[in-house]
Amino acid sequence: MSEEKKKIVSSKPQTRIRAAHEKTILSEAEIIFAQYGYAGAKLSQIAKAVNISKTNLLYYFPTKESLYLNVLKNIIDIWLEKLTLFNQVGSDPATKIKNYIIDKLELSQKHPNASKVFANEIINGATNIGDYLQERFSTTLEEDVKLINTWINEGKMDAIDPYHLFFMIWASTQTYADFSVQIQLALKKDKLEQCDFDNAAEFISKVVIKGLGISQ
Amino acid sequence: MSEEKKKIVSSKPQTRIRAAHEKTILSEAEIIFAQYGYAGAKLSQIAKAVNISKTNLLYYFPTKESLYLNVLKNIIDIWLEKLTLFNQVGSDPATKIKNYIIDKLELSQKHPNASKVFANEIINGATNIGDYLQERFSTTLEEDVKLINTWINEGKMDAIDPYHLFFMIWASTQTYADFSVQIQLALKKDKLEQCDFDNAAEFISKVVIKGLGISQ
DNA sequence: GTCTATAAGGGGATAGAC
DNA sequence: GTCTATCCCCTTATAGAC
Repeated sequence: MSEEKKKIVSSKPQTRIRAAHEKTILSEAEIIFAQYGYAGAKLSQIAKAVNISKTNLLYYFPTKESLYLNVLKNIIDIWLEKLTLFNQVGSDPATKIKNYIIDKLELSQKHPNASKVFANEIINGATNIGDYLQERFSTTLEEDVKLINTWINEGKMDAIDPYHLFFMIWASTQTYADFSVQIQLALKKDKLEQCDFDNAAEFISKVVIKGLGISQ
Repeated sequence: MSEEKKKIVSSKPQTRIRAAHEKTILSEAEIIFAQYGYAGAKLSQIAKAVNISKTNLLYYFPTKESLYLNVLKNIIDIWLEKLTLFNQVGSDPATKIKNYIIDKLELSQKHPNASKVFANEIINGATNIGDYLQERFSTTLEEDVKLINTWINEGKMDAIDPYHLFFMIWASTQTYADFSVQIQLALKKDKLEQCDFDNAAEFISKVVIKGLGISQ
């Protein structure tokens, strides 16, 4: 018997029609949850976006909460693949940090709704996800903090508090997804373009690397 | 006839009991809206927090939307008082930028719920506040951008894109309010303390100022 | 296995009592 | 001026039809 990854929806047998429906439902649900948060999102909205009846939606995901948790789980999995400095390509601090920033910004650009769902969840107190977050996030963060401290001890960068460094990088990159509306207002654009993300990557990595006293 | 500031609730005459109720209602509403966003917040929750009936609440604020707009207006007024680099004390770039960052962080510390309501509003598309924001925010931002460009032309700092600088500062400071739960998880604390905000101010201003090539 | 008619409850708002 | 009994709609969820 093969050890399969536990899925929250695992109990139901997977038919072709179920697999197809679940995929589109999760995709549309992410958009709605991103815009309205958990409480504000309505199953009727999601059902309408998928073009099925509200009650039919509840056949595939028996409760609103189960749907939400599955959306959230998808997001965290995408996140954790990239959210590590330690496994970033490169050997020197400058390269690793720059690639880390570029990867995080790419997530903001390609998965803005995922970022917004996550933001909503954290703002409202991470009630649904706290434990899962603690478990999976903390370990990779601690590893990355250690790496920064190694670099500090080796004299490769200034002695700063690694935690606040990560808070700054997370915030500065996620803002291009979560607060895109404000950024669009400021830049007087209807939509953020590739060049905006390129400029952001350039700016953030320059300021962070130089600000940390890392020689390139 | 004196020119009074237009208030959204202006139409009703102010009695003592109304003034007192409105104050506590706005205060509690801010907390609830911060946690659940507009759609997610329930008038019944807010009424319960104020210890009045839901219908009585609707006497003081005739609609949910009117209540929300008043909460939001309070917040923006607090914001705009401080959110200007131009009017910051100090004459040299380093001092002005450092004080700007300290002030923004102080807002995150003292008005975390205001910050969260604002964050929710922006994430869900700024549908209620877009015009007001454009009007009041844009002017001060443009002024601040000009100031940065002056400093660049005077050779006081590296030639960077001023807009992305402000996005970074806003994000890095607001994250201590909006994402406080995530930060608490990372720091393994139940509550952020004064020293955490001091460390944040120290870190952010150091990295930004040094990263911009500003000599101190 | 897939989908829908119907239920049960809570949402914001109003008309009218004090 | 202040407060409440009542309304109507829309929410999630279930029991049962195909």
